[in-house]
Amino acid sequence: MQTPQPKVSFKEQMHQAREDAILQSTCRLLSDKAYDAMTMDDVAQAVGIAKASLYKHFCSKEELCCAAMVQILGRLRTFLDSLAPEQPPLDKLQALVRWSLQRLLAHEMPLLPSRNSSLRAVLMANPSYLEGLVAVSDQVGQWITQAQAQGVLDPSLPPLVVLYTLYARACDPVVGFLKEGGQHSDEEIIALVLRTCFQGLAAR
Amino acid sequence: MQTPQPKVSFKEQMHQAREDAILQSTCRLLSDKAYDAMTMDDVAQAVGIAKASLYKHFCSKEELCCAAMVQILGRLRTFLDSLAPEQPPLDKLQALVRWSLQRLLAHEMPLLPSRNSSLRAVLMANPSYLEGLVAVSDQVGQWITQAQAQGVLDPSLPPLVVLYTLYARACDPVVGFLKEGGQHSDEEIIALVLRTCFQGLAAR
DNA sequence: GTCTATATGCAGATAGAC
DNA sequence: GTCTATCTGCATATAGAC
Repeated sequence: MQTPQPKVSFKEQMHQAREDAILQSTCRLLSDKAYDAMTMDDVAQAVGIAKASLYKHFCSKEELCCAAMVQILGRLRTFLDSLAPEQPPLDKLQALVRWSLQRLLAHEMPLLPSRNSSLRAVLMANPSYLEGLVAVSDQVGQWITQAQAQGVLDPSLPPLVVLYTLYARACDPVVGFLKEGGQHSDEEIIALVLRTCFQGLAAR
Repeated sequence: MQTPQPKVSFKEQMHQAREDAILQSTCRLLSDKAYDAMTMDDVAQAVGIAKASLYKHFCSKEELCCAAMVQILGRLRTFLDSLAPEQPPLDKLQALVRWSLQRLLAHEMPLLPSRNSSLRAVLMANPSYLEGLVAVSDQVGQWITQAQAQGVLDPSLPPLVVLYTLYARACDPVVGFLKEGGQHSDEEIIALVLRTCFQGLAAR
């Protein structure tokens, strides 16, 4: 008898699966429209449940979107942890941006909160999100200083500037522009954006 | 008697001045919050007039915001036209980004419509805005190909990628992040963002 | 053209049956 | 927990006096 609470566990699993579906739909919607423009009706319709049911899982729109962003952040941390320790730090930084761009192209990640997003204020007031953000920033910050010490990343740039730049490029709107143009494959777009980010526009 | 219609002209001037004030307030507000989050009440309060008066000048929120963006675009074109013809094209491109970043820091320019902004759809349906955007893009496109021909701008990058990247950097959220940090002056921030844009993050 | 007051519609959130 | 139906508030836009 190795199933002490089979029924409870099953229900919990269903519950969790439903919540994951809600979060996934939320992420998709947030990647297409701004936080203010996304409605709870949109989410309910995308998931295929009634709006009231949504509120049984998440007590407010703010909480729902925070949870979605926290989930994304968790996936990012999992990815960062999966990188081989012996990999050069610069490669890890590029892998970080590449991962984000892939999510962006797959419509799995909201274009992140720049200053004029009301979602940003909500997130910055959310302890779970902040905690995750700090953890990622610490990790990435280490790689930045290591890459600078190796001389492969411009050592004259303040690490914080590099960090912010990486975050900004991780949701670079150029990706969307190029995708709309339809001239390039997803992989080409990622390669181009990575190149402009790390090599710059000027000739070398 | 060189004043044929003095009274009409004066009234027109007042009218124009009032509209300019409205547009300026709109730009300021749009630089702080997203299109969807900005309300006509915000604008009315910022200008110091009643909301109904606003609708005497602009018949809808969409039209108002379009007019604000068209105004910005006009100023950009004026600036671009003012650049000395003998200036190297790469310098002109940098001047373009610098000008935008200055506006951004002065809260005079909305963080531009990336894909997830509902304002973007509105703008793309507006002939005046599109016309201005095409004119600027043609001008900038010429400079890009010239700079590539001179070998100072990476010739292996598709010109459209460079163009989109310049547009994206012109409202780089990194500016806001660094400004919030309070560690750098406005000029330092501009210099840093320009450097990451043209020189990249990797060491040279 | 400017105002106060109001109409209209929509979105966040809730009530209550099942 | 899920649903339908509803409450509430707010934002766009308008009416109508001055």
